[in-house]
Amino acid sequence: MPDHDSTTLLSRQTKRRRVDIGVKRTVGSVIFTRVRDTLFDSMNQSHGPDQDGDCSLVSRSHGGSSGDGEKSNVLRKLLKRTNSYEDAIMPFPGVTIISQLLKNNMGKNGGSDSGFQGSGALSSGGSEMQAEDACSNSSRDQDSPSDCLSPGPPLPPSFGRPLPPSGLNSHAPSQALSLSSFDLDRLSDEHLRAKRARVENIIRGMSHSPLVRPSAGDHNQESHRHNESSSSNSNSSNDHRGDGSGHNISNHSHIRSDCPSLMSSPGSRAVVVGVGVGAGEVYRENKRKQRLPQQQHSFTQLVCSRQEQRQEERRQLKLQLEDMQKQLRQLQEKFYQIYDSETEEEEENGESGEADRGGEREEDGNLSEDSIRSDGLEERHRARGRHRHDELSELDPGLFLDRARALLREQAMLDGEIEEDVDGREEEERNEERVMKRRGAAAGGGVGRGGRQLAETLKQELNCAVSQVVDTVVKGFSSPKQAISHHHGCHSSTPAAPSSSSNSSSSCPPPFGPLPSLTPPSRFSGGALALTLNGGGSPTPNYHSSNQRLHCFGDVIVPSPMDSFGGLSGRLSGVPTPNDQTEALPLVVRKSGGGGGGENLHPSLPPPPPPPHHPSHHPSLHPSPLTASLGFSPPSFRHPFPLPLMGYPFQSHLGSHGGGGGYHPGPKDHHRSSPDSLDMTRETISLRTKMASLGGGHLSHHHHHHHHHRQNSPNQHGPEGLSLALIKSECGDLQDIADISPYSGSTIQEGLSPNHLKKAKLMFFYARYPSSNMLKMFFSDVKFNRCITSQLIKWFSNFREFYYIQMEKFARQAINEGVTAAEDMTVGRDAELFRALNMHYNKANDFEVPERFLEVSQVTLREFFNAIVAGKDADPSWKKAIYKVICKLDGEVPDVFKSPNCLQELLHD
DNA sequence: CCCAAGCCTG
DNA sequence: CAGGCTTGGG
Repeated sequence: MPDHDSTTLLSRQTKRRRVDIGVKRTVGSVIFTRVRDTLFDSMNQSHGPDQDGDCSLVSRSHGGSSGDGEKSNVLRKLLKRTNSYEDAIMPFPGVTIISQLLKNNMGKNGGSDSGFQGSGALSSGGSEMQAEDACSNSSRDQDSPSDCLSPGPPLPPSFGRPLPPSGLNSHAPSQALSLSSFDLDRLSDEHLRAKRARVENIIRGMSHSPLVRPSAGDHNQESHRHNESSSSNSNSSNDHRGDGSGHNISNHSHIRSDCPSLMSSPGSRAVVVGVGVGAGEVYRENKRKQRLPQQQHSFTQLVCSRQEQRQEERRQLKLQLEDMQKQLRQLQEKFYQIYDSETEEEEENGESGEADRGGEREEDGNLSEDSIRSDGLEERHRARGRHRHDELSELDPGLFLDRARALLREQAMLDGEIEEDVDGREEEERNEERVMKRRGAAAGGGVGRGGRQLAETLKQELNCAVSQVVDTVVKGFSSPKQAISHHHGCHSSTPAAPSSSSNSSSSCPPPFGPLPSLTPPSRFSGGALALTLNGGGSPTPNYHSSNQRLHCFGDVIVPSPMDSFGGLSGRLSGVPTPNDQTEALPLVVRKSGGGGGGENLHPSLPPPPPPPHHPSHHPSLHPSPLTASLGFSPPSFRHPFPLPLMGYPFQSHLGSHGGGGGYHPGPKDHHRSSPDSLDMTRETISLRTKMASLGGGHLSHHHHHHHHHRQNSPNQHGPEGLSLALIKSECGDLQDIADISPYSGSTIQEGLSPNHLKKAKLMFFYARYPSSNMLKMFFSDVKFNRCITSQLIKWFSNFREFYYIQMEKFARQAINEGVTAAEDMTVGRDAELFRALNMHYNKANDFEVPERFLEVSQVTLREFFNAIVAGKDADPSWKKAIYKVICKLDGEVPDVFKSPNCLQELLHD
């Protein structure tokens, strides 16, 4: 009984006071933290040092648990991708590959990991949502954390069949192969076809197994997907069990793979398995494990065949890659050749810059040499590749593309069409760029006549080639639906995006998804942008794609105003529309006509500027929602993450990071199903996600150049913040919100920063009793939920508290000093009272306190004085009368405060 | 019952 | 400044 009582009480309290909730949760928080640490440790261990903190869930889970070993060594070598890369690729072939191609170089430069996460997240999106639901359900049934961890497969009904909706899931190897083969076809090579045929045969042979479908022949995505899922599963699980074993398993794994980000278990395979199974059927982990071996036995043959197939596929892929590389090289060489000739011309003409080019030229010379004889190109390429192994030898698709890109760009430069639109991609192709730039410079100077023509021709050729390649690849990877016919513009980047976005958006509710989302943009941005170059030159396409991808978590990452406001704010907290009178306007009696009372009482005081309290500004109108959205990722609950979490750095020019941290699995994500129960899984995952986001994922801030809204800097909050957020996430009935918008939690800023506090204090000079609507309007860069609202209200409550305390204090002091008439008291800027107040609300004294505030202060002081003199202070609630008076004196807060950047503006004035 | 305000405390 | 607790309005 006692327990029961306590529990009841607890819950009751929780319900009653959202504020209080935090406390209760605190206990849990510790636990969570521990868990988190543990998980992290395990994750780190499993993943190894090589992971640069980007913690892609995907990579972890795969890398750690699935030995990978044989998996795709070939592929890996071919692609020269990092471990994480490799791992990641499996789950989301389409996206991954493309991205790989596009940004392979990026990886070399270091930030590649994040990209995968992103893709993972994206792809996982759809399933995640389901998974989460399932998880919640399952969690109830089963206490075991593992169950929880695994976002159980949501689709009990569709158990045995592939989920069409989640189109994302295409699993790598097979699909990649098929795709690549496709490319090859297009690209030419007959021998490849032959190989492909073989593969197809194999696949057909395998088709016996329910899972395996003869997809190889047709390039139908769906069929591929199925195959992939099975194959990928087996790969990841390291045991090449036949897929035929069970639809169940395959499906599960499929799902799981889709949402690696969600549950990337720290690498324990058991966990992974559990995850996959966990959902619908409530299968037990153990059972599953047992089952696996059996399956293996029965399908040994199948497995073998599969392996063989895979190898074949790898070979094919390899061949394809080589092919593509060759082509690219050819183009490149042609290009070089042209330019070399041009350069020579220049030199001949006595152009300057010879010294610089000297080194370059040699290299170029080599290239051109090779290029001249296309026949021997392949050989030469290889040889050369070895020399410059870092790039070419590896058959790095990304490099390939990059080069092509560079070439194109150069071309564009020649034509004078190019600009520096390609942000952030510079790094990717440093080497190339250097050369290119020099060339470009040189060429630019001397080009002119014939060179122009050549350039034109070359440009066209390059464009076509590149576009073709890209298209092919993209096509292969993207689902058939999203017919990718971007041939024209060479906007190859776009194609991929839609697919992911559509998928993710449709069904993805990745509670934890948000994190991964961060990466995708970055990853794509790099590649996408680069490709875009020649097309229109404007990064826009890329951006869009990113947005689309992120769509799912869009709120979080994508700084699009629409998302921020319309999507989340609107729904969640209700945008401060004029009508939105959600909150109680307690003292704030905005009496419409009856200002009389107040005026009468204080004739001396100029009638408060008609308190147009409800400016009815829509946040959406807000100038820079983007900024706002980018900012914080702090937890929204007031208790836990008060100041510490808040990223001070409005101004931190984290530039690149700008969007990065932004996500949080907001509180809503969790506890919707199990508020009280410790949802280890979710918590953990969220934490991980958050961590990951913190560590690695950054948007590919294409924009960082232009938007310097440095309002918020997310990444400030350390893990602590995260944990806190998770813990306290409960905060009231956010569940509802969560249900509405799963990832919403991560939207705009989820927390109030010190700067917000400062702003609030300054606002206090104008309004002592701001309505919550007003607060919403003026803190439009914050995602308003109850907690935030409460916190803001609390802030003002505290401000008032201090204010009134001072008033009373000085009133009494005056009385003690013998003041007899309230009118004798005045409050000027030099008054003690004012200084005290200014000290608290405007400590730095960098803000000019409005005159109005002095007046109000004076009125307040006199009110207190009179009340005290009248002996009203005997009444316990004697102050309330004063409050009522004062609340009417609120003035209008300048619109400047509505800007997220108002602090800067205000303080600089 | 929910919510906001207010008071008190740390 | 935030948490806890209480009160009062809706």
